[in-house]
Amino acid sequence: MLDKKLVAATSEALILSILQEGDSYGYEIIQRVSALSHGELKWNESMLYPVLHRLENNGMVSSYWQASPTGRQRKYYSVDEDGLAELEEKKRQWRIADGALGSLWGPNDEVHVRQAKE
Amino acid sequence: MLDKKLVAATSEALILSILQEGDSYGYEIIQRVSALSHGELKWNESMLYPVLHRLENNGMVSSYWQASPTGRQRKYYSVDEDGLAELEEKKRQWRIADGALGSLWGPNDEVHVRQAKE
DNA sequence: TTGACATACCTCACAACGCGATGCATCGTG
DNA sequence: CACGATGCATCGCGTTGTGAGGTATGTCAA
Repeated sequence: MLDKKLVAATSEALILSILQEGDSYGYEIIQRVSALSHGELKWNESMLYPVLHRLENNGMVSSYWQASPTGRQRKYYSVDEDGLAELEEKKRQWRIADGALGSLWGPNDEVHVRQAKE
Repeated sequence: MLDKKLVAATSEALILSILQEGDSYGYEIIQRVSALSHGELKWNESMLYPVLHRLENNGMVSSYWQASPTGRQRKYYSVDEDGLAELEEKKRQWRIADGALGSLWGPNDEVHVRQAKE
């Protein structure tokens, strides 16, 4: 399992990225994340739903109910414009953090070298 | 400024990595982090010291007082064996998270190819 | 029919943690 | 002497993951 804090730091970015590929709903997102991390990230509903609601309250995503082929009701989410902007900002921040760690870890062979200044 | 959650997720790994390069003390660590992130991470003492104390209580690092050339007392920290093991674990987790995000963001070859921001 | 299990949504209570505010002390410099 | 830089530390607030709990519907085999 991943550390709690790392989960917190990646949850919104993961959700927004997944929704960017197409609308989805809670249960599916959980499984998608599990697959993406090769089973290392096991999200549970009690962390996902609050995040989803928070994103919605902040205008990052919108939701709508729609029935699945089996008849079950699902609450689908889609990214809004603000959500996409937020995602870009999160990507930027992730790269900064990754760069800082990378410069301490790797023998920075061609990878993290770029002095991305401008 | 980086998001609070991302700060939380990287603080211990950054500290352990910095200490791995040589013993250091609070004030210096804060500046080192700022430099590593090109000024994007502005840690303050009220987040660093609790983390340092936590790491010490958990047996990850040890501390000792030593006077600086100017005479001021400094509390130096050094990594313990458990701290190094913990660092390795944190590296592993970071790579998993980075891998998951990477597979959603970029073509995962070339590592984060900085696709020219148009 | 019954029971187990996957699917699908949600909330509450608790603990952990960043961080602004605050405090104390020393050193160098003008 | 005043002031900023250095150097350590704690308190209280708000945010957040998460175990535990709740509700409801679909499939499938016994």
